[in-house]
Amino acid sequence: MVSNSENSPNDEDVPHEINGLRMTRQRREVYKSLMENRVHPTAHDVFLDVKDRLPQISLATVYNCLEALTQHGIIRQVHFDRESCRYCPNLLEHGHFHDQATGKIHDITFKPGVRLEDVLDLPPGTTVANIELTLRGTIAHH
Amino acid sequence: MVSNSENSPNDEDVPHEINGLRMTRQRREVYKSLMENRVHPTAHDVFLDVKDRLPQISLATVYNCLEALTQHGIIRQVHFDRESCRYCPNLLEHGHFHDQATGKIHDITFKPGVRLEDVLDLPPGTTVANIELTLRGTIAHH
DNA sequence: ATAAAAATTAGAATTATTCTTGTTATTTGA
DNA sequence: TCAAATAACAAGAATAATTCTAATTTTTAT
Repeated sequence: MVSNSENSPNDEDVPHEINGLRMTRQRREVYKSLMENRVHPTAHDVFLDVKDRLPQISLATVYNCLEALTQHGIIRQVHFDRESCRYCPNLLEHGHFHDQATGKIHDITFKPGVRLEDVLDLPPGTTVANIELTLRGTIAHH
Repeated sequence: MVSNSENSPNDEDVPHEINGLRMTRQRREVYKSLMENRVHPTAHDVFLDVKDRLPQISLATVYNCLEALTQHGIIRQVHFDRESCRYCPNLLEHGHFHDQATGKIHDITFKPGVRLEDVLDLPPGTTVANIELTLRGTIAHH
């Protein structure tokens, strides 16, 4: 069993707590993995990556960490149809474009000054907790 | 085994072919179910509904029909996180609002004159094949 | 009418995710 | 500081939506 006891000094680049969520060794590595490879990985992708540093981590723990980070508003889930969930540490309001040719996912921002809720016809009294905007298509390279 | 042979006259309210897709008895009933109960049902919901009229229909067939209708641009899929796929016969550009209090799903339109692609900062050369906009939240009733 | 193609059915298989149980780590407070 | 309580973790089983397979039925084309 691998030591999970004291945080080592070089973990100091992620604080001990974010948004009230205790940053354990596993959560820290999961979060760092997302921050460092901004490729919208699946839970399994994160699992494989983090395993290099915490060889004993389980996939269930990666799911737990991703869920905890999501619940505390530290990261976001991204969905394309019913494919595996992907995760994104970019908290700014944005959408995602799935390039059908390359499989890559790009963050899509709004034109300056545009807020999505301003262009939608929402029923009166609506409080929006969460927005997800996903597009699919291709990008022509001249 | 139930007769699947000749279409009866009262099936005439849906044409024999839509967008190049042959309207078989099963596809017709699946499509009619979606058109008549615009509640964004899951495949299983549709299965239960259509079963009243075609008692021998299988869930796999409902999935096949929904997929065929989707591929031919006759209906659309709607996704909320990784919940069961839902289906929508409204082909106008619109989003979906999931009311977390009631569980109901409402179509969300854009304010007049707004086209989603106009307010997004898309990379040059982008061709968008498909857009999905899903929101979650609550609606306050005064 | 017959052969070929397409659609359907039932049930098995797949797969992402969640759950359960036992263990380990961390926090609390005497 | 130490013991109890709480939280997090690991491993593998369970779940559930969807897809696949193989056999049958229906439709189309000849």
